[in-house]
Amino acid sequence: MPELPEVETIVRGLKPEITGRRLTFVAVHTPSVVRGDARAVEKLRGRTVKTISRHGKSVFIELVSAGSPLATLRVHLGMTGQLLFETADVALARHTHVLFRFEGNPRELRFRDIRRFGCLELVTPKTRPNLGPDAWQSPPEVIFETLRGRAGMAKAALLDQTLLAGLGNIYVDEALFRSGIHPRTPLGRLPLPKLRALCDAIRLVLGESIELGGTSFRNYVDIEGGRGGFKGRLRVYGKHGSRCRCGDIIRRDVVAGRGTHFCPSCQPRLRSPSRPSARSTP
DNA sequence: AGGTTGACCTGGACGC
DNA sequence: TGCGTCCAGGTCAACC
Repeated sequence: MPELPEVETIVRGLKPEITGRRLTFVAVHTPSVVRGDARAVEKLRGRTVKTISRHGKSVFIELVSAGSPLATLRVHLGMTGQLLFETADVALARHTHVLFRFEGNPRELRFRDIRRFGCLELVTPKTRPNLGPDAWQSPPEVIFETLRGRAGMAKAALLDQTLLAGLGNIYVDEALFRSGIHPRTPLGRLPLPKLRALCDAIRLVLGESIELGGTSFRNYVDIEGGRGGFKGRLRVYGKHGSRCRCGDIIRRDVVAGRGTHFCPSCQPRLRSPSRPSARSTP
């Protein structure tokens, strides 16, 4: 599942391949993967890639054309989306939905998505999705202030892209484990040092994963079809039933509607708010 | 308003 | 072998 580190890896791979190049060919084979008018995407032909960037799990490709306003193509990979560079003679893999060719680049860019949760979309500043600050590129202080005092369970809040953009199920579970926070803890009740530890853990897991080219749990591959190396560093995600380093057994519960992996010993529930004890000093 | 559930979609795992 | 069922989860909508 492409989350922030996987999308970052893809964007880093795409930058030298397409930046400054003119789009010579666009073919949408599956119009339903395009939000809005699929023909508008095909009409990008002739434009030149000015920039390619990432915000959260979204890829943004800005294309310019003399005398026309800037066009911004947003690509979201959903759960099984892939952006692959292949020479045109390589047979199209099943579930390949959109093709792009660029002047001076012998390979073509293919958008493939088995489950079609991903999408392409032309966006304007007004129709850009409402995303919170990027979980990797934002200064730690911004992330701290973003999460501070928020209502709702930690798991749900960290998955909320309008709050903080980029984390998905894998990295939320890993960051909560590394900071010793139970997924059901209300964010607003975290002691500030604990919240600080959570922010540090988010940076730690994202940085480590980006360095290793992301996590290939099921379908994720980079633009060359290569797999990410972070899977071996996972400590709780997908490890329910096996033993944590502390000796306890890692559990899997459904929290905020998602499979959630945690160690009950390393991530204890917060005690109920202290209230006067009936049995205190006589 | 926080929380849960279902829909979307397909492949893979599992049980009979 | 082959069929039915369930599960995975990013995001959105509908509901309690």
